[in-house]
Amino acid sequence: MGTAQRRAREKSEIRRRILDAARDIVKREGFGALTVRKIADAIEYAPGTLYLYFENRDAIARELSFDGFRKLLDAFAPAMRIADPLSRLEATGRAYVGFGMEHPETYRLIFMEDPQLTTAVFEAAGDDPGQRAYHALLDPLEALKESGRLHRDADVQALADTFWA
Amino acid sequence: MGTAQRRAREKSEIRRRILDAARDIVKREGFGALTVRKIADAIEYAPGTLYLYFENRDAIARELSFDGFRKLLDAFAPAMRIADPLSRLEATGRAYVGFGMEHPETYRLIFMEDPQLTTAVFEAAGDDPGQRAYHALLDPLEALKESGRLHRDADVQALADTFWA
DNA sequence: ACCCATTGATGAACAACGTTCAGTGAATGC
DNA sequence: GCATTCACTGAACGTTGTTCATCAATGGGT
Repeated sequence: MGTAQRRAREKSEIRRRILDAARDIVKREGFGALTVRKIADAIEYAPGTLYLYFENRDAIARELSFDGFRKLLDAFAPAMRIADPLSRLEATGRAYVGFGMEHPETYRLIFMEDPQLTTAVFEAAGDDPGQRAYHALLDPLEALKESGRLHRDADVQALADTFWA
Repeated sequence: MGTAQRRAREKSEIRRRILDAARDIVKREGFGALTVRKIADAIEYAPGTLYLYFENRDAIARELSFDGFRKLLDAFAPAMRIADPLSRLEATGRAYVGFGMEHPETYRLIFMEDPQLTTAVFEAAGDDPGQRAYHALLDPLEALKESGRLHRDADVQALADTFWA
């Protein structure tokens, strides 16, 4: 009876442990040091076992990045409910900076360690968390532009990067 | 006598062939497929030989990226001589787009294939070509902002990314 | 209570990678 | 003509991601 449920619980439990171990490694040694064998070591499993839970190494990295974006999106949530575009932008920017201050490791994880994924966000189709977080910043700027309050040639993504740089 | 000069000439000739072969591979198969062995194959040398001309694989990739940025900077040059910030910005943006249209392979090479280097540009110290190209876009926007013609919260790097996305 | 099928985990093996280095053979300078 | 320098080789090392035959245990069906 309950065995199927227990199995499912164990399965996702191990997935979680894999991701936790992977996150640890990335935070400590950077994305480049994220190795299948190193993760396996950390959770005391054989390397091959990870492939029962993830398609490949990239799938793990992607999941890690998505988790980070989800966190970022959560941080944006309150700001995004503001109606006025200008205030919304300011609040979002503030949330952005705040997030960077409060979770520096996650911040690094998302934006500095795996550029492949960061740029993938800008091209990605669909509604992954990265895409949504990106639009959280983009959207109010475009609203401002359309309402004529921003110069027509003004650029939209720069705020984020200026803050961040 | 002249043998030393001939040697130097041959040496840089081979460097050039390595970079050409590398560029070909990146354009055809992407940065991920840029392999020391593949370059060596293309120029019909042994893998180890490349290490007589470059410190390592990354040095080759970096050089490739720098070359691309140099090209981009050349494309910016005329626009950057314009005094008025607004016109300068517009011309620079136009040059940027034009560059993307005219040299799509180089464009991809710089901005889409090796995100590691692309983001490195934003942090890099010193005056490498990438840094300078970046400032070519940033500078007029900041000038605009300071002169009060752009909204105080307006963002600076977004133009580039909007174009490019 | 037994058996067998399903399942999770293993770890050896493979191909490809970057990088190193003892050796080779030809060109160079005396 | 000889010794030395030089570019080059290619085998080798360690590490990577990934696969797969094998094993052990677990859990239902009889």
